[in-house]
Amino acid sequence: MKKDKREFLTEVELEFMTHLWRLGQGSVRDVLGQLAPERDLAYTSAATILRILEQKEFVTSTKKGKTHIYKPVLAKDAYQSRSLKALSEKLFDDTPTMLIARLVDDYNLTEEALEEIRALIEKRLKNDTD
Amino acid sequence: MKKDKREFLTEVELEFMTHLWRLGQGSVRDVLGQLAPERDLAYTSAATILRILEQKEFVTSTKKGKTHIYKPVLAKDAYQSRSLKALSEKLFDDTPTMLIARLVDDYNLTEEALEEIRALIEKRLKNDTD
DNA sequence: GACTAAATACGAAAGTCTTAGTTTTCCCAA
DNA sequence: TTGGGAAAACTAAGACTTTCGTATTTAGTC
Repeated sequence: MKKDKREFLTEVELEFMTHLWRLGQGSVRDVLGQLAPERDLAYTSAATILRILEQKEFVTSTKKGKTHIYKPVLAKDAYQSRSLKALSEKLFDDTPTMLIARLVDDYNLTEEALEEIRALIEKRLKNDTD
Repeated sequence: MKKDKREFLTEVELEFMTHLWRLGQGSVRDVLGQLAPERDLAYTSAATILRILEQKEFVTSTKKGKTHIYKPVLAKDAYQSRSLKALSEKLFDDTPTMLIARLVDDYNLTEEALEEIRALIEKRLKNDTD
């Protein structure tokens, strides 16, 4: 018996989902067309990956003529949240402050970026009574 | 021919590294002792995992008496950075601001936590001329 | 120097992931 | 209606991960 629910995408699955998120939806050929030319993946491989994504319920498909059109079930936002949560838990003791500290230390953020983040924090501080 | 360098830890490898990072170093039995009682992993399994970590050069070992003592090669900080960088690139278009925005939205950070982050940002803004 | 208990080394088995070849299905045009 | 071609379904091979059993080595001890 195979589990068809997995919480996280594999490397290749994420690659495909990224294209589907951008496109909104697409056929095997659509996604294949989005890959870099040097990727050079066989059509059948792409089809297999999308079939697996459907089996794992990350996408659904509808038939349009004889071709499947695949559509994400999970929004990119939601997957970002899920991934961040996991990383935070596994590697930062579920303490987002530590995570942000590391990020700010590592990236040489521009002044604009820093201001943007500050604005974001301040907006949160104002709405803290929610 | 097996590649012995891998950039990221697998699930179980991360579990073990987390304990080694906390302990500083340790033998098979030391790490095994750190696992939750319900984990119930055979001694040989733990030994195998540590051997693999050594093969992948995430740890080194020295002999103390007849037992190996394992020690992280890669600091936790460095691995945090590496992981965050990867996540940011793969899922946030390498735009840390987006990542932080998502994080701040998802977690209901306390006022203290938010202040802490703001302080951190402001410190960065001051040192921007580095 | 031989013995014993503990530790290590080896390797196998089951499951997953990635890739792609082969077979089957099915739309549609002549 | 039928045959050609495109798409989907099936299958498989090879690599990696996780787990553990068995065999071998080794550090001390008598």
